[in-house]
Amino acid sequence: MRVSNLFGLTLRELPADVDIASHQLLLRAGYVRQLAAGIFSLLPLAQRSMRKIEHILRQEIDAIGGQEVSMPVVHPAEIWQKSGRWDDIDDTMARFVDRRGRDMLLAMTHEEVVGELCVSEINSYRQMPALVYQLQTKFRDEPRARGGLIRVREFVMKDSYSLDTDNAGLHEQYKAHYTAYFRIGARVSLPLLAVRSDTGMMGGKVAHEFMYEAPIGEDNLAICDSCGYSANREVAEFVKPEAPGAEAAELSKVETPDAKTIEDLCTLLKIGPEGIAKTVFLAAEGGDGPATLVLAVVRGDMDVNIVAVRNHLKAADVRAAHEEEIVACGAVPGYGSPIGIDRSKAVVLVDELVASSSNLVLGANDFGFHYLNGNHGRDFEGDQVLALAGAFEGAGCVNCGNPLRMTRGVEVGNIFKLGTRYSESMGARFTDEAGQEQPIVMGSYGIGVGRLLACVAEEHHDERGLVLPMSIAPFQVCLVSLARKEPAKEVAAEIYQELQAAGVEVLFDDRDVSAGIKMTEADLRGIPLRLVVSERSIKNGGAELKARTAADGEIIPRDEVVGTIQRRIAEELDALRQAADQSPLWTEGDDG
RNA sequence: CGGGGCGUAGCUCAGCCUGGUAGAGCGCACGGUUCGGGUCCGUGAGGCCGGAGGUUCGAAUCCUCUCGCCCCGACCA
Repeated sequence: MRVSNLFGLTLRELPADVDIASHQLLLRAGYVRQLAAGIFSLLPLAQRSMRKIEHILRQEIDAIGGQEVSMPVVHPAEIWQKSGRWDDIDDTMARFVDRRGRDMLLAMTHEEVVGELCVSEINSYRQMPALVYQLQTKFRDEPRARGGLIRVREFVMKDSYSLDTDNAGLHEQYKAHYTAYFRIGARVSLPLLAVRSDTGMMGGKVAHEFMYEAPIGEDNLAICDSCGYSANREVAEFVKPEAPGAEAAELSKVETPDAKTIEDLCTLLKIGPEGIAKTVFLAAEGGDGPATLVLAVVRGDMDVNIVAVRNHLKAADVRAAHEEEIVACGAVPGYGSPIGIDRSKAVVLVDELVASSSNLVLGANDFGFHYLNGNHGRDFEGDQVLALAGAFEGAGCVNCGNPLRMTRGVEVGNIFKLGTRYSESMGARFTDEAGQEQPIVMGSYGIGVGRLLACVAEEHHDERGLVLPMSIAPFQVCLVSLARKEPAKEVAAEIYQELQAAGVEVLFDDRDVSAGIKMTEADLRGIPLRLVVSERSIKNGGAELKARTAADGEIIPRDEVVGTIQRRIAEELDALRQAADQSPLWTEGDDG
């Protein structure tokens, strides 16, 4: 490809409202353009990179037995009604009515279609294990898209679906994906971390997310650097500190004007946040009825883990309660607690540490007042005592007791053991060896292709632009001609022909613009190798080859140019493959 | 969905408070200049000031509504 023909411009200046490095660079370098919130066009550079990523994904999933299929983006509502998700999922699902009045939707994921295919294609245990996958568009109308390609509404996902006769078979495919995902990360030079995760709306029991650790990440992760325990904060376990034992003192009500926050209370009462029981008002939704008010009580120095609440209550959704909902049970916002509220109108969940602590400060449900010396079991009682608090920096690792580190990550991929969640609802059954009908045991495994590219851009860039790995760069080498006249111009054109003939993916900057522009743009685009041909380079003996990551280039003799470049490309690709071969194997318990 | 911000030329922005003939830089076209890190000079094209309504002799500017985009939070199969 000649730069003079390349569709898509580089930008000198950025749209003002872009603040993530990967997004800035992908825009500036002419990879992507935004059409609407969370909806992007891929220009040729990005499309070429995406094709390469997709190729790697195909190779790795094929290697664990995958067969590629392609399932529709538009689904009839019926199959989602069958699985139950038509009603469970909120406006994140884009729905429409076709001309015949039939309810339709845009696919968010494809478990339902796989289920339908199983009904029609799988009859016998002899047909399993099986693994199908696709690279297909998903649409999720997120309430808020952000971060450029990191969180979008329309995106291509590699999604695979394993089909097995039993849990042991599922576990084998789960393990295979676990390693394949690390291999994929290695091949695109993106460090990944597998963390235990919530199963959320996907259902099922066991799940891991593959995270790229980065400050721009939207997920909070708890990592133990000592033993390797890692989990999404939503499901992270940790060892609670011991509650200081103390004789229960008498409950007393004190005036605490303008002390609506934990911080205010600490200052006013001269205590630490660990002496306070914090009550968080939540609303659990699910089904058609009104939301259930939930009082979640944790110690003042900790946060409520919303996912723990959702999972405990089996609610479809848990959100912060509105003021009217709080007042309805007799509680006073800012001075709230379970003491004295109408218990018939609320569910009270208490963290186990609060339950074992004594003499805590709680809201008095009276404007401007708190109680001192509140004790669980005497002054208030939860409908349920459970692990409600989310992990925090320095909390004890549940495995080894060492302090956990909290960090942020971008979820690049995930793997779920679905079990029979979909096969049962969709009626996807097979006949086993004993002639009995059984539900198929499923797993589902996703990787966001565009998000992967964005993460690689985030990981690999410098002040001059992108620095893409050889495996997914849109071109392997950028041939920059700084030749002003013949014969140097002809030499550049010849080298371009030779590289192309040798199968090298080369971007030829043949434009009649200043050297500075060509160099700056070559750096910005992040192409791994740069070959400069000019009067000067020819006088010096050939062409100058420089890696994007190197400070200086070297002169390559004219007749060794193609061979040298081919060798460099092969070396870099080999290094990435070798890194992939070092990928971790599953080490956790056999049942996950 | 709650809070905040922004919509003016292809891009980045000024002008708005205090209403009176729509601006700059970059990019683009043309001419010259320069030639190994976004050269320099000149000429030119390019805008229904997001949309609708209102106030006014007169609206980019003031008011109302609306649409879009961004950020924080909530949410996220």
